[in-house]
Amino acid sequence: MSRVEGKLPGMSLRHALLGLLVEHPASGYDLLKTFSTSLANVWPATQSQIYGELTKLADSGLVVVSDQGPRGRKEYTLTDAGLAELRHWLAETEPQRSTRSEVLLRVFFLGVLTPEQARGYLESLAGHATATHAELAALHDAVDWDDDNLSVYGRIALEYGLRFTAMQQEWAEWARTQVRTS
Amino acid sequence: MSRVEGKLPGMSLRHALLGLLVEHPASGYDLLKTFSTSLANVWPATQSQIYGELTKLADSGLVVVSDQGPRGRKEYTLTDAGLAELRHWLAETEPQRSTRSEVLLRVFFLGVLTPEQARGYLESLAGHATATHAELAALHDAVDWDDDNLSVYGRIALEYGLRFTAMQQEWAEWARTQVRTS
DNA sequence: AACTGACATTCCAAAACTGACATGTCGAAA
DNA sequence: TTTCGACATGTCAGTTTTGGAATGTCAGTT
Repeated sequence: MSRVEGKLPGMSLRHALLGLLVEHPASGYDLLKTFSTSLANVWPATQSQIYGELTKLADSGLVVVSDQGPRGRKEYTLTDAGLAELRHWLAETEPQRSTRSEVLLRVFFLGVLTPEQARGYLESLAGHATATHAELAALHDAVDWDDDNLSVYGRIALEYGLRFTAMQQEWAEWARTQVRTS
Repeated sequence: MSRVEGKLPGMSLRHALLGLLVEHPASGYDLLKTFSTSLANVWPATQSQIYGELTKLADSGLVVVSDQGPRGRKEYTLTDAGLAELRHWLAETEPQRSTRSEVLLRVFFLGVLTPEQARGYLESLAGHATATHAELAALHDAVDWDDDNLSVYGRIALEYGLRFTAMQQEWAEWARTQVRTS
């Protein structure tokens, strides 16, 4: 009788950290900055979460403190066990596909507002989507993409953002026309 | 000096329940079914969460138990205070725009897998998107849409799902071509 | 020499969420 | 009449997530 491994949900932060450490060792502070920039729109994480998870990761041997720097800085390096765990997560576990969208949830209830207010909400959505799209486009132009792994998959992820925000903007503008005037 | 109202994050479940009760009174069991069907892809919630929140909502006077049915069934009705709170949330608070996507997070780290595995992941993503799109399209055809609020905004939300899954499928197929062979 | 801002970590309270477990009722079919 | 599935709610321990407080170091400027 095989013992099925219990499904641990929400292990994503853990694996995000392992994934970032694949490229090169980094401190909690370094990782925090990565989370607040490139991963901000994919998997936001706070400082307390990151430092806490790093400690757990070190306890379970998936990373090690490979160096100590100036201000109590601890540099973490991925171990073989950590890389194996990351591969296992990517190749052998199913992603959580459902995401919650507060933006969309609100749409369901727009009927309790006046049509003016509802259109205002949808317009503001379109505006935010346009702005985000522009930011991503600027980022796309600023980065010089070569063909290493980081570049290939970074570009793929960015393209997702571009397509997503474009879709959102078009949808919000269409939706606005569906709300009857006054 | 104006005292800024503290930002209360994650009040969404609360407002989702209020929103559903706008249409007609319902029991926890009824709401649970709604969450596992029409809201499943927008704001998933578990039974314990729903019953717990309903009790809190009743305690704070945003809903009342308007009827008791057969099996201890309690029917909740929205109060004026509840409707006011819902309108406040919709019209005067900013939605949390960032969502986390485990699917996209994994894309960032696909470089640690073989190109075959990476392409497999993207193919599976495209397949899921296609399947979900078909489900939503079937749902769209099955419902008869009149022009009340529920229909207008329900259709808008469904259209979002349709566009989103279409975009995801196209993106995943494009992404697959970007991963170099072997 | 004092100041400032970026660097860097630890700890904590509270809220939200998950995944059970526990309990029981009612209607219909076998 | 027993059984079964749908109805219906309550509770709880454990984990995740949030948001912030507390603490301190180092480098460069004033």
